[in-house]
Amino acid sequence: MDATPRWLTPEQKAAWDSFIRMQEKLIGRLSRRVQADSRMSPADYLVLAKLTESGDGRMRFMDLAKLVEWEKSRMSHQVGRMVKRGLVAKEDCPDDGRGAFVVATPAGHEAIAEAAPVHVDHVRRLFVDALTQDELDTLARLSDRVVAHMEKQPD
Amino acid sequence: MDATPRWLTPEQKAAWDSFIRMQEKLIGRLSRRVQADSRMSPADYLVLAKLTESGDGRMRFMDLAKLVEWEKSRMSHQVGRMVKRGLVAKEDCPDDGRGAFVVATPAGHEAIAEAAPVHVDHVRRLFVDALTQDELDTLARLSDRVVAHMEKQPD
DNA sequence: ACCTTTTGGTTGACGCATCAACCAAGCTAC
DNA sequence: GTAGCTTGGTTGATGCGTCAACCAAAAGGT
Repeated sequence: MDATPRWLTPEQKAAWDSFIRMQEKLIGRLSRRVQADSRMSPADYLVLAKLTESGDGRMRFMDLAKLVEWEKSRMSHQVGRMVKRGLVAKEDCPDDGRGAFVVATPAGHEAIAEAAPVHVDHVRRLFVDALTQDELDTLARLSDRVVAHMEKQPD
Repeated sequence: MDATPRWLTPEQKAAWDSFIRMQEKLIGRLSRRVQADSRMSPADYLVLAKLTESGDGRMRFMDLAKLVEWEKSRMSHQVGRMVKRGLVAKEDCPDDGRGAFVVATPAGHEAIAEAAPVHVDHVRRLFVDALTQDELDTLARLSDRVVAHMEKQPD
């Protein structure tokens, strides 16, 4: 016989389906909102947020990639597009010949400053307000557990 | 003064960050796995699953779109790609001149039959096994609440 | 009958994510 | 010093999701 059953139990499947549905609806709606309100993609938002949070709005390419847990290719494409839109600039790194810094431009700072409160409002409206603080804590705990569990798993 | 505070409380932000992180890691990993194991995208998987679950592997285009909560454009592109890969076919509908059916081809049936158990294993391994059934139930309840709350919200 | 709206579906352009291949600079060890 | 690995980063192809515009058939109203 199989080491693991072939299918999920009905209760397990119900939980999975509920979670997936919520997640898709929430993320979808949120990213359409951020796009509509600010002409930025969620990726733009994330990158600018991390960049400006961290002191002087200037970070090593790979540090940034690790911070948001992206692979370098994704970051490279993303930064490329953002450069084209004037949100960030690249500077090369004096101590490492191959390295690069990513720097938020004034336009980038402006964009994130304008977008952040609106984004937070949507997060609150769609997600935070749906649950009590206790429930939010519970959800955070469960999320952390899932992440910890995944990190132990191969791939 | 503002009706709503400009930022989230630290506890709210912590919950949001945990959830987002988990969600991204989980969905990302899962969709890379399904792609690697079965040469299908998660979208392919979903469409074929719904199509073959529902009786004879044949469904009206819009019914299918509503079932998975996609807009028609997305479904149209998706079905187009799947036709090209031989997973489904389109047939026109006799009673409605503009309508179309989407039908799973034999190759489509085969593909989903092969992919489903592997997919379920990954869901179990990465998600279900991380939590107890009680916790899964809790998560499902909270997810449903968030969805219900979103459905009351504009946009 | 005619006109309008709704429904069913396609299309094209664009931005984003992934994969694989690649290149150059630095590091290690011999 | 030089061979080989690792790290930092780019590039191009391909598939996916969104938006907006569009078309045709079907309903509904008068």
